[in-house]
Amino acid sequence: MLQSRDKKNVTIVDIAEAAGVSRAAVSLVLRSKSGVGAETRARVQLAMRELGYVYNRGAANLRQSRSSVVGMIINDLTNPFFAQLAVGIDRALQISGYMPFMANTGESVVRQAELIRSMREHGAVGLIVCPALDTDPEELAELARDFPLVLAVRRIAGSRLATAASQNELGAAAATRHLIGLGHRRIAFLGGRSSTIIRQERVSGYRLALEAAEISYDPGLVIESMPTRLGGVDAMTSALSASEGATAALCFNDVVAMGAMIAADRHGLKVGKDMALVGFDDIAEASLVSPALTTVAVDPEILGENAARLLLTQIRDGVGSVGNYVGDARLVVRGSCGALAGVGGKSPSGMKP
Amino acid sequence: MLQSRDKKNVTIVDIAEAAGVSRAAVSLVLRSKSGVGAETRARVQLAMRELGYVYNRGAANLRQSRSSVVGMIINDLTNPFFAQLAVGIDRALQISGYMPFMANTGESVVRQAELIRSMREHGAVGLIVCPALDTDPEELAELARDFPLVLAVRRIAGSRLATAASQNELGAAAATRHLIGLGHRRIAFLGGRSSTIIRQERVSGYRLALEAAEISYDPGLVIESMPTRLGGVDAMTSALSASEGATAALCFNDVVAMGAMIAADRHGLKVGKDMALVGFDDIAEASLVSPALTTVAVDPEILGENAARLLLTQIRDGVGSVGNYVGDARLVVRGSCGALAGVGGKSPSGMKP
DNA sequence: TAAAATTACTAGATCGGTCTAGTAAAAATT
DNA sequence: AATTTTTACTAGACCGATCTAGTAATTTTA
Repeated sequence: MLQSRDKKNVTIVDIAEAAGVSRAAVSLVLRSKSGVGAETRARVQLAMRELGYVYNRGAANLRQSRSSVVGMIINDLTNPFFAQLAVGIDRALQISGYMPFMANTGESVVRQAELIRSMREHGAVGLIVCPALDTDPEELAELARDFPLVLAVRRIAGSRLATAASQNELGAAAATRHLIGLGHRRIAFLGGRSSTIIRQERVSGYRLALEAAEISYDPGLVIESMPTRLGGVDAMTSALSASEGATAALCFNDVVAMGAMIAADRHGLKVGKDMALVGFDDIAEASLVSPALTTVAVDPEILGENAARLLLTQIRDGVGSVGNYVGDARLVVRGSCGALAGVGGKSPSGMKP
Repeated sequence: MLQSRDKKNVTIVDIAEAAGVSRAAVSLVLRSKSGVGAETRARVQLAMRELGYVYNRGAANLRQSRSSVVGMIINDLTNPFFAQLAVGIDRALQISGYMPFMANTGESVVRQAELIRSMREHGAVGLIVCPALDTDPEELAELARDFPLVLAVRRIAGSRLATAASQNELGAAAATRHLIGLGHRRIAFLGGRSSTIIRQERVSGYRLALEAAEISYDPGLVIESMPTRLGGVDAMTSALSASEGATAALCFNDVVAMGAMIAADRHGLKVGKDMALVGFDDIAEASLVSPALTTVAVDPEILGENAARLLLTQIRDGVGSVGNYVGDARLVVRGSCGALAGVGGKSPSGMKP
């Protein structure tokens, strides 16, 4: 499992010896501090280059009991939305001088716990987590009591942890209103796990919009699934096999919507004509699928930036300061909802590269 | 930039004190080694829980001069192909008992150099790198002389570094032959950076197939761009504004192909009818776009597994053993090449969720 | 020209673990 | 019962940096 380096490492002692100075002097050169003459500095730097010296940050961190490492734990990097979010967080943390390390849980709570532990053991000073499904809220709340922790995208029940998320309820309501405006009365909500707050928020927005239009909320039209493409296939498949079919569906997110499109296609239904579909997230691929996906756009970059900002505040001012960020979510109308039916459900202008 | 923990950390000394034993005994409990009585062990574990002890892996690694951290440095996580690859590598390394830390360069060589340095400084025992564009081959070769390093997907000029890549030439040749078989004579090659070996291999396969069919290779039809969606838009745009238009195009990869589809659409061309398009990679989205993308499939999971395998070999047996892996690449025919024109360029059966 | 301040450096303690070499008591063997 | 082995435990060195407190030489100030 573990592997030791065969040759002894080159350390500060070797450099000191080669340059004919003390370890302390080498250390000063390493950190470009004053107190070493130009000539000595040059000799030390030469020795470092010649011996192939690699700074041991672990040793330095140990002595200083501090580090600049922060962790990012992402639930599903194969979902383009989370990949983009991760890149956004990464950039923001990097700009602030931190060293972000990323890891993927693949929605496994066991792996997630392992990763959180490991990141702390490696001296991370803070963590941004997109929690895996079925994450124990108490566990994270416990951790956050004395450790800088920020949730991204997915809120967690009960505890008031710092979170960067979106206007899920408003976004879902807007999407639903749009479908109602197009004349749909039997609108399904497809996909996502009902135990997650994020889905509860989206379903709530969906329900509010329905009831505002005096359409009764039918639990039979709200179908649970994994928040993945495959989950989308499943959800749409069971929606289509239900007795009284829906004519439209709001999907939990874009990858679910894409799965739903596959399933609809398999049933011979033309999305945008026989079935109106709306997604959530507006991933880059949304404008490329056919018909282009009407969706609720969320900016993952900005979400990431704000998650980073919340974390930095906690790191600097202590874990008492739990801020929050709610990013907005606005409807982007493309072909899949049928609104552009006149042009055949295809909207070249709606494409974004 | 840096932040120290305000309260003094709970260390092994605190646990030892609380449990009334020596540090060495606590260390034995931590590593579940024999030599401590059951009763003592329990007392130590209780103390750890009560004081909220966090193991300091940095300190342990320092003493042992070894670690189980390996780094993965990825050029572009927003490209679903690389995201999937990253997840594959991650899983394989994890199974082997290593702790993979991931980072994204966003195609910046500067950031890449920073990351490589930082990962080494943090004690990574090996690195898997998908090199950024314009990576200096000499720099990596130099590093690999005494450090376990594996390249994934993108080969590097000159040096013989351990690499896990695909049959780029064969794949591109098969795709080109397929287009020729459909009657195309003016076939463009769109996108990718000509300085990369991976593109040279794909262009070479393309060229070989053309010449085998006695179609002369026209450099004017080979268009360079960034290997991104936006690059695809650019490449297709300039291809279409060229004097003698192409009727078909092999794209450097799937995201380029998707960009090309956007550009074709903007020019009023129907992909699969007015213009045949083939991609490379077969990302999950390829079967969802419209028309579904004919592409050369590469399995990122298997590629990732093999990259991990190559790295582990080097870590265990030393950097002398530079293995290689070449994964196969097979053509998947869908609608975008026009082969299924009879059904309107749409191929429900070709979809994979 | 003597005293004070600055500069260039260093010895040795320290961070939080692990490891080696050892001790004392209990258990197993002769 | 005497000897060997095993078990349970510990003191102190050590990993590779940083930091504190100090010294000797040089420069500035009085």
